[in-house]
Amino acid sequence: MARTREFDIDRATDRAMDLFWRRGYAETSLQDLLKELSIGSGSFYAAFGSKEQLYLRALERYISLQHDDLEQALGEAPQILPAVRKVLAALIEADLADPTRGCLVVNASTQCGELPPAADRVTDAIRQVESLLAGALEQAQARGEISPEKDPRELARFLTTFLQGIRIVGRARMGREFAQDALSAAMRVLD
Amino acid sequence: MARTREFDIDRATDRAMDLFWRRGYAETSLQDLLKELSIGSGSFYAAFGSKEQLYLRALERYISLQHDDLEQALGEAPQILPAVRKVLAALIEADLADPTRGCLVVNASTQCGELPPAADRVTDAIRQVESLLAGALEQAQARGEISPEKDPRELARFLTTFLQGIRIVGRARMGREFAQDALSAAMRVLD
DNA sequence: CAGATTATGTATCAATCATTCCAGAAAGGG
DNA sequence: CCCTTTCTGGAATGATTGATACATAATCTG
Repeated sequence: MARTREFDIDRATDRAMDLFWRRGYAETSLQDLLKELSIGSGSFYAAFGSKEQLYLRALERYISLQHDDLEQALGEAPQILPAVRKVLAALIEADLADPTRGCLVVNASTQCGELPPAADRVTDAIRQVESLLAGALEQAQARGEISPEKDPRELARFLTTFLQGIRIVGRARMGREFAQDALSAAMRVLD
Repeated sequence: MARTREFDIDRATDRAMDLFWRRGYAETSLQDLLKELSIGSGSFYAAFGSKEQLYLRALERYISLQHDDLEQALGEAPQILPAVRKVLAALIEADLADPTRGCLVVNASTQCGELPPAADRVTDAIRQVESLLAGALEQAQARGEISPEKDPRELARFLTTFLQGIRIVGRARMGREFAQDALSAAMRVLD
């Protein structure tokens, strides 16, 4: 029928995600993308439509990965408190390992004022995090791990907000001690 | 001696700060700045040197204003807990009033990967917030408003991190209820 | 193998980017 | 009033932006 594509779109999307993640939307030029993906502009526009559309696709991919990670971390754990602490501690370590990345969703929230669909997607992604946490906290409360007087949704909203803060101080290179102190204090809200 | 400048540099810096704040560094073009400041490019480069230098100057200005506001809010208040709550509640309202702004420091932390001096300034500004909070909390602890078992620095780091999170969820348009729930939960760390 | 169809890469596009240049205008000192 | 100095604003600057045109190459169907 026709010539077959010489590169894998999903793999290319992942590489583009990584580049947008590190460099930001505006600072990533089309030439940067073409070099990173090792394709020509013809192939690029045939496959992705535009830089904007690829960014949205990469954001989608990131949100999906992040969602799965969180779902698994909360689902597998026998107890909610250690699980939440572990998730946040892992984010702290990730930011320490590479402060140039941070969180693509957080980055998008401040980088995409002129890109409405990205802003909408960010709002939705944060709501997803809230929802996952609220569900896990509710189950934990039913198991007696959390005081029945607490409101799981309120706690989830708190943790979601704190999580965003962790990504910012991580990107701002405040250091491990700073972030871990903040985390230790934050965990006290849950007991 | 020579011709006098027809515009006020400080006033122009404030207007530029506002523009960078709303639109971000990359999305604010020189033409945008020239129009906003109502000056020609000759005057611009004579007064500010470059777009990058003006951005750093605007960032400096923002940090200074933010620092003074926080210092005053914490200094004037008779009690630390209502003061902290008030500061955070005011940020929530500010983000609701104009979600396109957020916090210039937070924005800079994700928008200026290629601008090292800005990144350094961001780190320092967050340390300043930590320091102001830690000082106020220590004094409050001496006055008996906070349990002597608590570590003021840890609390300050927690609040600083949470504060960054508030700015993110504010920019992400999560809504008043969401942010206020998060705040209510966060305040429990302090008692 | 012929033909239809799609991918590929190069050349090119107009638009915009930050910056520089420069001729003229304003202002104070002599 | 003249001279020096600085400011002003618009016209270039070359570089880079995202995107397109197009000729060629590859692949599958028949």
